[in-house]
Amino acid sequence: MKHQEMREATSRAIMDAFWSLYRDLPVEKITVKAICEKAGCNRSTFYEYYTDSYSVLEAIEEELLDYVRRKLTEELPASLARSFPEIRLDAETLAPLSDMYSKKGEYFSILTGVKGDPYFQYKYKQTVKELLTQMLDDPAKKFDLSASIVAEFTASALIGAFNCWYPHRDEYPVEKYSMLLVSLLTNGVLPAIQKL
Amino acid sequence: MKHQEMREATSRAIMDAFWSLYRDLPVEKITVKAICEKAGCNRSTFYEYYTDSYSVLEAIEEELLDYVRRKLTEELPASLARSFPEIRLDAETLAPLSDMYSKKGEYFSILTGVKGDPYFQYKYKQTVKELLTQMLDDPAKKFDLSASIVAEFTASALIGAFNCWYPHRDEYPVEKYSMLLVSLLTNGVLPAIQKL
DNA sequence: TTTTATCCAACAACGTGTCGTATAATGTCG
DNA sequence: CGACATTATACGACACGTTGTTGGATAAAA
Repeated sequence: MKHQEMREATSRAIMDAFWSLYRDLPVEKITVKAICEKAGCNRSTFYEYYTDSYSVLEAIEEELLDYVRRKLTEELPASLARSFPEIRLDAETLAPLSDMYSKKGEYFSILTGVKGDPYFQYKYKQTVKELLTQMLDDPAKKFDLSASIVAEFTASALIGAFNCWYPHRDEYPVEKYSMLLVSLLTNGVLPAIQKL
Repeated sequence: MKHQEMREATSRAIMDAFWSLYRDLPVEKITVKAICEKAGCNRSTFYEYYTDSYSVLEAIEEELLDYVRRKLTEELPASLARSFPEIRLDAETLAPLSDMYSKKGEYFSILTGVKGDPYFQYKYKQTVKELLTQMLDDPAKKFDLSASIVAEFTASALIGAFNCWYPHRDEYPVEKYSMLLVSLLTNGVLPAIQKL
């Protein structure tokens, strides 16, 4: 095996080992030793790749966020553009999102859950907010406080709703969930409550 | 000094020491040793009160949440009732909230910030959701998944928006903020974006 | 064969949590 | 009221586990 391949494989093994532990343990309980036992490498090798347990988490998060950025700032806007002239928030238009969640759902639900990482939430929200402000016609509005509040409102709401839905995704179909979200975004919360 | 007074004082000293460290350090970097040095007590004494650093954080959070619950489930509903018949979301009606944030703002901003505690966010959201579901006419809806999602959506949105607005509360009047929120809740996000 | 890079065993340092013990506060009886 | 017994609070010392590093062995690349 070539050096570069080997390095890739070891790094990946450490990431995977960390994640399998992170599923049921909070970060602070995950020791470098435990990661290495699972990854099948010496503990010293770990320090060739990462400085500590947290830097593994960060690497996982960055990888996920790259994926998210691609989905949210490339595929989704392209899909929305296809729904021109009006913005149709139907299943087809939102396909990039359902695709993202079906592939990476577990990562989101754990990272934004009760044992998750607030720093990830912050970075994730920033990404969502960037997308939202991109959709504004007037770029000057991006620095407007009202726009920031609306963006923060929306990003927080979307992330929270996902966390609530995701564990029940088998009994509550994604289409129904999407429609509920669309209704909440386009008509507001109060009408949705009355319709329940 | 009496036993009970002493116990109270030591416990408080440990909490304060922890918080002064937590201002600039993430939890995992806060050692029991450092807490005790600041609190001026022996490390063994620490374990008479708390099991580890995290349990100090939890105690601080619980104390704060007791305060939040009192504000949100007693003072705020009472204040809203006084604005009868219509719900006026003005500075006077929302006084319990601004009071809460002016007194405990630092706690919220740190606990819900990038180095904060996702578990606190969870408990805080639960409290807000309880308040929201209390306002529902039909108690049976409380156990409905759609209702849960809407509640989570709303609670997350409100907390996020508040955190975004609060640091700028001096330049952005509470009335304007309240009106924005009302618009977001009653008409949805999309109309609000177009209106910006 | 030389060079480069990955991998590993062993070491010292540190933080952790738990002992047994000393000291101070409270309760009880002469 | 004062001395002794009881309780509970604070502390020093210990054994243990984890950490991060260093120098050397092994295998791939030049």
